[in-house]
Amino acid sequence: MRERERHILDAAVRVIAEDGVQGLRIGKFAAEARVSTALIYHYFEDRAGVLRHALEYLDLRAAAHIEEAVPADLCPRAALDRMLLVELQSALDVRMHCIAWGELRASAVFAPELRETLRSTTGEWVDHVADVMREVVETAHGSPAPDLTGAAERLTTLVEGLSKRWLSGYCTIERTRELLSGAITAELATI
Amino acid sequence: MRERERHILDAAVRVIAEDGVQGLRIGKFAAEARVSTALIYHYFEDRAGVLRHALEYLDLRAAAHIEEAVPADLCPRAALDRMLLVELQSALDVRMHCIAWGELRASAVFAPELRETLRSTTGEWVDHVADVMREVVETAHGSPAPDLTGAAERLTTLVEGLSKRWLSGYCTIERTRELLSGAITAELATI
DNA sequence: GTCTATAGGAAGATAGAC
DNA sequence: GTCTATCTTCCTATAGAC
Repeated sequence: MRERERHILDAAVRVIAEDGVQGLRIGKFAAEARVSTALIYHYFEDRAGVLRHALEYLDLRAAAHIEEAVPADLCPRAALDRMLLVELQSALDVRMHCIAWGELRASAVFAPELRETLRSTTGEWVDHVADVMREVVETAHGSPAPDLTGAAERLTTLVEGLSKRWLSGYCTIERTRELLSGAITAELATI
Repeated sequence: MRERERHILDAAVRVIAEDGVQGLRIGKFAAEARVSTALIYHYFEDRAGVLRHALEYLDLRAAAHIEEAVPADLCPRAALDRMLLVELQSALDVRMHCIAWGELRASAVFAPELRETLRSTTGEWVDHVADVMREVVETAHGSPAPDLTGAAERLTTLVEGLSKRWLSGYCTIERTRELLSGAITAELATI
């Protein structure tokens, strides 16, 4: 991916974070990227192409984001907290990313063509969380853990739900993070 | 509310469930309600008015929905299950309601004017769930329960998150319900 | 209250010069 | 690759008759 393309896709993510996927207007997007609308159509075939590329770009950044936030030498319990809490931060770029991810999820309700991307990304995230949970449990108990997919699905789903409540003004970021921490503890306690 | 208005608002909910809040087109909405666009503007001032009324109507129906699903003589544990699982059903009208509610939540990220309605409805729902949880705990333990607001917030949030995953094709309705049941059990176990 | 017809404007997409 | 200018379509909202 060229520098220019990344610059344009960053603008797309900003506009989506401001107006939503359905609210993305090519004109506003082009202005945000400081290029003409014609150039947008030169890079991406049409409006759907813009969304497709923007959401794939988001996907790429999400993986990098998690790896960056979780150093390899962290103990499993701390790593679990980190990887789940990393999306729930008030910093502007994290917040933007979070809004855009929520929009991707919401769009897939009406746009089946997005579902496959979403399914694989979500699946990888769930598996990753389940792996770390297994490490936590086996480190603590010293015995093999049962299947943790369900617990990992609940926790990752809770992250998505909490992010929407936070972003829609229902609770503060501190409260949101506190609720998630409580859920992690509750899930681990029942294993 | 007159019969005619309810009929029109039902059409609005159907269209929102099909295309989303931002995807609602007055023309399609009018056609769905089998009236002219002019009549839409006669009943609701403008497009924003349509959304406002549709979402308030949704709100009204949600409360009725829960009361209907939870008979007064049900034991607290069963009532808790019912009131949380009631939105997660594949029946077409429930599914529609669920999509529209998700859209309301998602819209509030970009439309601050919707947040107050959303906040009060959510708050009432959380309080209701917390009350029933208290009954469950006090029936089982025989001693006063601690504050359960956090647990109720997590469970209701999980319902919202799970509904989005279900509706976006990530998991089946059976799996979704199973995950929620698991979470209810986990939350109760840690009290 | 309800309709038909349409004004007026926004937005997606393209043509063609540089 | 990048722009300006514009075409066309679609959509909100209104005018005015019944």
